[in-house]
Amino acid sequence: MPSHNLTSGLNQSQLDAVTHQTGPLLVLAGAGSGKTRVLTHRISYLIAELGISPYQILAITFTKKAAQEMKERVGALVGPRAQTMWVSTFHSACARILRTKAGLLGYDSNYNIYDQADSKTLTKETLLSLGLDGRNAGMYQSLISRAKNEDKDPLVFAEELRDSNSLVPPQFEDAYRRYEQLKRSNNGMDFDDLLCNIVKLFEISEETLIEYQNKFQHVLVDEYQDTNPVQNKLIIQLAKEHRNICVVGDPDQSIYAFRAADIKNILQFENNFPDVTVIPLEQNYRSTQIILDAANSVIEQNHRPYAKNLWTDGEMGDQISSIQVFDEKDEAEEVGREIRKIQDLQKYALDDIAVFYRTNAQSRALEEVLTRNKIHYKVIGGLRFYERKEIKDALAYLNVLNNPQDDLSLERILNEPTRGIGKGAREILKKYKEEKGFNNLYEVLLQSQSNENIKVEIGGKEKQLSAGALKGVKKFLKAYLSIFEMVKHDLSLLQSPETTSKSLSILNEHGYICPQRALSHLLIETEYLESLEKSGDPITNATRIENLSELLGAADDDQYKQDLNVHEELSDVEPNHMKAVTLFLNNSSLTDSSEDHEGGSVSLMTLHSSKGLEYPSVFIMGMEDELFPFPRAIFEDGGLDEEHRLAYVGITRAENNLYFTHAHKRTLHGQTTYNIPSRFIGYIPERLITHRKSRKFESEMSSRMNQRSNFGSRLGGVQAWSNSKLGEDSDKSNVDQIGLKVGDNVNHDMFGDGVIVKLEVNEYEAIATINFADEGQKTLDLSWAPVTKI
DNA sequence: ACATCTGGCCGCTAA
DNA sequence: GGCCAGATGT
Ligand SMILES: Nc1ncnc2c1ncn2[C@@H]1O[C@H](COP(=O)(O)OP(=O)(O)OP(=O)(O)O)[C@@H](O)[C@H]1O
Repeated sequence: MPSHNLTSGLNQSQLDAVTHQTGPLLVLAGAGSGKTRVLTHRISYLIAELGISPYQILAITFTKKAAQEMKERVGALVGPRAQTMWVSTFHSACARILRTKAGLLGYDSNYNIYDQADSKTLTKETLLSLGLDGRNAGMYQSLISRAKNEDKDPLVFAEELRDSNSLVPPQFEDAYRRYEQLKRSNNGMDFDDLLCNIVKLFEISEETLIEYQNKFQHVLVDEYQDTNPVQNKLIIQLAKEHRNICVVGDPDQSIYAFRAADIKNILQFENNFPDVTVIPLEQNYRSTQIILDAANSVIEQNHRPYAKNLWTDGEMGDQISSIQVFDEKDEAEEVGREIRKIQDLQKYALDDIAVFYRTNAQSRALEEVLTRNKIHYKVIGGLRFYERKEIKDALAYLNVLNNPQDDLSLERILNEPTRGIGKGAREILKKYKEEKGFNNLYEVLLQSQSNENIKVEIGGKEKQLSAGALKGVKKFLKAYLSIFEMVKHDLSLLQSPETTSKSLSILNEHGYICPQRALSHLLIETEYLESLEKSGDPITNATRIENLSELLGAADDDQYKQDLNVHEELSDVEPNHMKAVTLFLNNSSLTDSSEDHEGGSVSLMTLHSSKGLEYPSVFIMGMEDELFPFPRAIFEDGGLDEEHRLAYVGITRAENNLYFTHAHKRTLHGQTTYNIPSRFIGYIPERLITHRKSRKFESEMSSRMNQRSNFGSRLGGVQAWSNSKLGEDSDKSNVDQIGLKVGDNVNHDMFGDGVIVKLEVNEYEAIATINFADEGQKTLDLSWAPVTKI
């Protein structure tokens, strides 16, 4: 491999980082400075120039998609051998190691992975079994998760919280223990366990630790600013001997504190690796000067002793366009119109355009408009494919096949579709399990089909499964038992050498159960598909069935053959027909899939999901002070700083054009608020922005002003205000001119008496936050709202 | 004993 | 808009 490929297109600092030989390396650099490019080239350099085997490299990215891309890019530089590299997220890498080593921790290697929703369900079950209110499951679950990600024992964590006067329910300890116990007996691991269990494994088994330290001669991590303590510990474990650790990141882009990410991991990297070489990158290759200046003016709000000056030799570029719109519908329309304009001018392809927002709920309005206008789009993140109900149901069916100990998955689908196994029946089955010492519900189901009656005493009464429930169980089990019949049958066929995979009913030629065949068998035999078609709204059903066929497509084991070979370390001693199924499930639970539209599409995503990406044209919606910064963040410790970083991330995704939209009025969570533009817009120097208002906003406002001259006279001075488009011709403060100020007591026709706590006036509006005695805090437009001074 | 429907409650960001 | 508990219907 000629080396100029590896080192061309790099500046001197980048080159230094790429060709750094051994020992710890930290690339600490701002947005768009080529950190990811350095990582990709460095990996290629290690392989092509230093003769490191791809198999000895572990590269960690933030998302699966980023991993995919990195693999492709390295593949383009060094050829197909890149395929054997481990490039994945922390979670995927841990899951992969645990597939072979779970036994050392007392798990089966075909353990199932629980996502957050599963964990919450299990937590809820835990709480109910302890006689507690199941509605608090979310809070318990997030405490447990938080502790694990902070690399703390949840029991210790709870004590610490109580010591610092935080409220932790007294039953937390019991609930946590029981949760762990249930999880263990299901042979399941939650997302956080994937990380913790690896750290634990490396602690209890020096042999395993050494094995992986030796295997991964080079460890590289992207987006290090968003690692949490347990991930940091894992990196230290792996790299502390050979110290070939390269991490890259930008402290100003740390936006996952809610997931326990800790900026200290990157800022204090030196503490763990004292001989680290630190290479800063200061040239930005992505954005125009204007965009870069805007980003800097936002991030400068933070205290950043580590700050470096990021520069570009690119052009000034276009000004940022800030559009004031009337409400969220108007906002969507306006963004749609601008996208149309870009298309009409053939300025960019749809693929070059992205729209970001603070919360997932904001995408809906835009999706409707884009669909109506036939502008293709894809939502990145959001309700993920693998989080949809029908997909989770289908995977639960496979989970039970893969690991029948998994009561959580079993319970999910035992009565889905309904087959007469209701709450009462489930209670009987569970009680029976406990009393007779069965390991899992699946065994109880099997037992129920023998002659023995399933009888238990509940509340002093003898109860047994109803005939209907029994029949339902039978049908349910038949779907599974018939799979084992088919396996037996196929195995006998496999004895004969002329058997082809075509004549097999469920196995593939390697003797693995084909996930696709198994899944479609289960969905048909259990009448899941049939009942889905019949139930509810036909449009939803059609998409659900479409989703399921997509899942089935992904479960085609052709796609897994390659993986089955790559994962040679998965090869167990005993024959395991489930290998392909296990692998499929493993991939599914950790995947962030999203389909592509040919002909291009606009990308819609949260600001969080935008990290690491870049687009020539970027829209940021909802630039309002009631939304971004997110109000709750303002009260959290360091919350506002993190919002600044989030804005910084969003702005720096843009290459050439950046648009902000902010709505005067927004209905979110069924509550209507009146908003002022985000303070973030205010941080950006005026010379970088052009402001305009949507037509809808203009027309709504002028019709209100007309009405106001009739009805609005209750407010002192409002008459003068409406007659003279205030703010343009006056040096008198607007606040004076409506005759109200912060601290004034007012009365509202509906909300009663209150006091103004915040007031912002411009030429069109007077947005006030009023603390009402009875109704709490509300934000209103005083130029419109029925408010009088008292 | 189950299934289905309705109204109240709650809502950020995510592997 | 989605989830859940409780009421109502079979
Ligand atoms: N030396 C270079 N010459 C030209 N273009 C470069 C150079 N280095 C990087 N780039 C380009 O700059 C852009 C940003 O690079 P990259 O995504 O690697 O930056 P980053 O530091 O990871 O950004 P961020 O942290 O904002 O995600 C990419 O389009 C990349 O191709």
